[in-house]
Amino acid sequence: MLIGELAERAGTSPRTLRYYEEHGLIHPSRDANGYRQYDDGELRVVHEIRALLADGFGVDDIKPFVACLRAGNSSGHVCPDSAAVLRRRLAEVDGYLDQLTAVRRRLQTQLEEIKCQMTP
Amino acid sequence: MLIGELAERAGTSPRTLRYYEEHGLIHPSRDANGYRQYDDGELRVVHEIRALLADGFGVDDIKPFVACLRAGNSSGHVCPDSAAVLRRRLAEVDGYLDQLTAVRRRLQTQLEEIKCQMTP
DNA sequence: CCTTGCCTTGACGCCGGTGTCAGGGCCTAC
DNA sequence: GTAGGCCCTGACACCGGCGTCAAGGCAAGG
Repeated sequence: MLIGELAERAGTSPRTLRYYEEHGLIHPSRDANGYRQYDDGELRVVHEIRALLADGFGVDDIKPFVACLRAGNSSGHVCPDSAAVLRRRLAEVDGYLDQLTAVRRRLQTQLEEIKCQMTP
Repeated sequence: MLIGELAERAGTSPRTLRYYEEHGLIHPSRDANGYRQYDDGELRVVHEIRALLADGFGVDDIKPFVACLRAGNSSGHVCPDSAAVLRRRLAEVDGYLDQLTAVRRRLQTQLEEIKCQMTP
């Protein structure tokens, strides 16, 4: 499978797949003419990558998940390294949630102050 | 008051104050030698700007708040334009909260799957 | 042969608030 | 006169995932 086909099947672009490769997430072989050649299993990997990116992981965080998948596991997050990244990201998300919640509270307070001033 | 003094009093840097000016948030006068001259009221304005930035507003969003303050209001968010921006930002924050909450749920689910596999 | 359509590498752009460096002017104190 | 500390403008760097353009190779069909 060439890069264009994999990109289309994964719902993304060739540029994006080359970017993943550049960052060590996928390692396609090459045809005699230099074209990247992907086997069907890579589709699964790319889907995993994109799911993790959508959950806010960075490309470097994703490496252990891909390695875990390639090691034959049914999902990429059952390995110790992946689990560590998962826990780190969970803590990070919790931090963001706290910050956003605080912001939300301030915004709401300010909006209520306005309403009070409208009927003094 | 020169830019360095205002920066220090506001807990920021001259570079940052010039950036705010470049984006229309503050309009200092100039000394004969070209130095920016700030009066004491600007300290309040800069504090307002920084509080709004910390709550995730962009510099363009902040303009109505500054205008509101300059119009003599006790706080920058009591004017209709500011209130509109506040509501927009609140909706945005709610959106982010929803997304982050969904991500958090997925992360937790995956971590629990791991625990289950550890004691099969 | 020529077009078309895929592929290749390389490189810049984006976004946004700020740090930081370059190159130069003003002012005060010694 | 000169050293030091403030000020000025202008411009590049950052971060990260990807769009997009450039310039060119390869394959197949007319």
